[in-house]
Amino acid sequence: MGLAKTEIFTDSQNEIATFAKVFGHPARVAILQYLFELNTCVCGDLVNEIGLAQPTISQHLKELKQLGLIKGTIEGTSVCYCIDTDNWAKMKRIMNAFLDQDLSKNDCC
Amino acid sequence: MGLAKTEIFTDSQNEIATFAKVFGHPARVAILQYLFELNTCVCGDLVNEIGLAQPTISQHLKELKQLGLIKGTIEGTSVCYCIDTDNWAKMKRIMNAFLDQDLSKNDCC
DNA sequence: TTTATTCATCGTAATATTGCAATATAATAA
DNA sequence: TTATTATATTGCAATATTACGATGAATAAA
Repeated sequence: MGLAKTEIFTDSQNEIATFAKVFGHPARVAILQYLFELNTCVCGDLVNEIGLAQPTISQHLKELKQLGLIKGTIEGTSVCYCIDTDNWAKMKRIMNAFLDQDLSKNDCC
Repeated sequence: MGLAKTEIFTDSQNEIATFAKVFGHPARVAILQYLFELNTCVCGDLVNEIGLAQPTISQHLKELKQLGLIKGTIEGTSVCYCIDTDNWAKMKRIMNAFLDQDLSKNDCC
């Protein structure tokens, strides 16, 4: 089917999966790491930095933007993309709550 | 194409994406949360707990096992699945290094 | 041995994802 | 106005993912 049955899971579970999914492609990981390194940046830099075609980068940027993790401001003919620090912090709290589950009582096997 | 160009990214970027990808489905999030809650568990419990067919759960468990995040020990006709705490801790370090990137210098927009 | 029980695997249909060429759009420069 | 530059969108081919029925394999119970 290729279609996840999201309706049978909690909002929290779906939210974690949605954030994780966007990190589930190395191009988006690379884009985010590059944005963290720089203060200023444009899409064109990313096309040169990462070896993917311009439409492909644009598509990955769109997905990151839809989740609110990055924001883009138009500057002339180019677009300045950067991390949305507030939303990044919110996402981090959600992901950490999932990753930091208690390991101590897990000793059955 | 549906095929990620992993060869143009670093091992670290691919590793992060691989871990993130496995968390990118709510069923696998739900399975892991359930395994964290319990000390003992079998696949059958998961089929009842989560509303997916037994082959589907088995498939998701396989993906988690391939990444080393869970391990399963055969107990008679059933299988006891649980978190692999060592590998979970390793994964957490890798994901946290990615999530905890420095936000302070990011102030261009 | 026969019969359940439990889980894994196979095969397959439906849908999603990835990547890019071609093209559109929008702002600036000449 | 007419380029030029930078990014977005469209359309599509190749591949991946999700879900599940059918079936297989292994153990336990009768």
